[in-house]
Amino acid sequence: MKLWSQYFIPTLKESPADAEIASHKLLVRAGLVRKLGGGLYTYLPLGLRVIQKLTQICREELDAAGAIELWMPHVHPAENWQQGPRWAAAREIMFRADSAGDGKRGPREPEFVLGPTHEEVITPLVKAEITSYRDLPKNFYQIATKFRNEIRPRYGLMRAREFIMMDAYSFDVDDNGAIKSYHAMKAAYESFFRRVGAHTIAVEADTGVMGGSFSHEFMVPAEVGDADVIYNDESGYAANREKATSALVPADFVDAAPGGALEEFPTPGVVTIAALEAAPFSVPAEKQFKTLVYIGEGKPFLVILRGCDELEEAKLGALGFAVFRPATPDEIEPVLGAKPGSLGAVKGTIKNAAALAGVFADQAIRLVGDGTTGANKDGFHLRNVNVARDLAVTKFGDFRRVRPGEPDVKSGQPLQVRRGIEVGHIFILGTKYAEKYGAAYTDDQKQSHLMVMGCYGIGISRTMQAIIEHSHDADGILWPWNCAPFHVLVCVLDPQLPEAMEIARKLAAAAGRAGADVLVDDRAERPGVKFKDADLIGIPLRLTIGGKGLKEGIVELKWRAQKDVAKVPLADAEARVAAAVAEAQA
RNA sequence: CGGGGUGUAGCUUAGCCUGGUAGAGCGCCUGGUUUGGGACCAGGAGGUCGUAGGUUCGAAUCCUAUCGCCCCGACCA
Repeated sequence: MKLWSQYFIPTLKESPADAEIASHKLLVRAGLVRKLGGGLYTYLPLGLRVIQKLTQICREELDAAGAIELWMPHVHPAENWQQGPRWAAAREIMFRADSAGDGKRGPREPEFVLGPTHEEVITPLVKAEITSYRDLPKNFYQIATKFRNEIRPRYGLMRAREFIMMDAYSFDVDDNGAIKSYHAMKAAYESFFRRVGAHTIAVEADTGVMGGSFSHEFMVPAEVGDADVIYNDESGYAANREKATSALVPADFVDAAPGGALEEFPTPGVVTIAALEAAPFSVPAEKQFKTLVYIGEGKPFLVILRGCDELEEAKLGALGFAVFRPATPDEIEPVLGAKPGSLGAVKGTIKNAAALAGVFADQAIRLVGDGTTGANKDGFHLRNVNVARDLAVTKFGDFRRVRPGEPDVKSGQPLQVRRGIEVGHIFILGTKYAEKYGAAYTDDQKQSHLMVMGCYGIGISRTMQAIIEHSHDADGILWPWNCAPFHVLVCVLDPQLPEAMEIARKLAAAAGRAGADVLVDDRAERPGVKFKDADLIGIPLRLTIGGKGLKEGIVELKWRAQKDVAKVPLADAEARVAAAVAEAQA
């Protein structure tokens, strides 16, 4: 039991100017957090209590799933990362953790970095400590602070530079073992999110090395989410926009036969899809090819899409380049022979085809049949470009961004889109890290094999905010019972009356015995202030004890989420409170 | 990092365009009246106007630079 007057809950009437969304405003107004700097927050006592509830439930679920808790350093030798597969890609978002020095030394490679995640630490550990199949599988986790120098911290805890995350890493003898570990974690996640009252949906995400459906993100639907979920309720299909596909090209689709010979025609000044759509050319975007040039690990490659489609850049990850970026016009011209706006991938028109690392085409271009594309000659395009006959495609794939309304791959029903907050992610990593760090084991035939890894994350602090985002009203937060900072608020309107405080203590004790965490508002404030604060901080069950009620011999019992107030005779109050707590816990 | 904003008391802000004594509300302190949904009266404390240069007789206000913060884009739990 805590007395409000002796605790620390700095509530605010007004929202801070830098808070944009409801959950961010409420985090600050309800006295859960305070900002230190961009993306850096102090967890005040109330906020910390919520975090502790979440971590405890998370721990229970993971332990039940067979995962083992440990604790790793957050200052990592940069060397660990330099040995790993993603130093080049990850260093941008990593904090360096060297001596602050005197600022006089010039730039140099960092000696230490702050951990944004821990594959680079856990894998060498497991390599050193586990060498036999007898010691596998293992799944290690920690619940700890993570550091990412976010390019743009945003929305309070939603995207912070320092945040609290559960991260787990599974090690198995083979793919089947990894899949088993994966499903155990998926079940643990579902149980965790259900228990804490976060209504998540599991959506398919980028699967990386394994393919299939071995990556899921857990999303809390919310307008302010920063990820798009493409879904169809009937078929149950749900995928991150970066991953989502549609049945745009029927499985039995047969490419059209060439309709005519290639023909070059002048298009002075035409450098956009839209300009080619307009008169006098009047080529619909669906009949155009869009040719994009990227640089992957130093080498240029082409991506071809329909003129009407957008590239989903994340899908280029499937091509296997560690780092890639759009090419600049200066880089494009020497390779293709023209400036952007007149580019194409037709055989024989590419100035220096040998320089290309590949020509990757979205499968939807097959629908185009005979289309129009740049001639790799400024001011000229080609028509009657037939995919099969004229394009030198290295590999077809799925590179376009899905649009709502397209047919679902499962049911053919139209896809829909909604926004969500990503609060968890599970992923089978394969042997990518095991290979780099030499994490191998010996099987019962004395053969050595690489371990197959999985990694799993839950954004604990983000989950706290996501819960607020979908569980609040105009007056404040509505905490789900299991993650509420306190379960019961005993609101004493006349704390100067010894009788009132005595009853408050009695009821608080009764609630406590029933298993509730109790906060007693004993402040010498006016009732209005107390009620407003009570609604703001959102404790699920409120008991009100006031001079008026005491004269009638009653106390009031009110659920934060409901309007009605129950008047309970003093004699029954302890039993009623205990029953209410028991009911809420069930 | 690109684009757009913004910085005035613990919080929310007016004043800036058109240079001339820094204002309000909330919160805080004192006293009084109040007391079931953010009370009222009286008094009070609290501000290098983000920072550094510049223009000017004079700068919160105009100019330059710089830093912080917020929003839009690429990244992620």
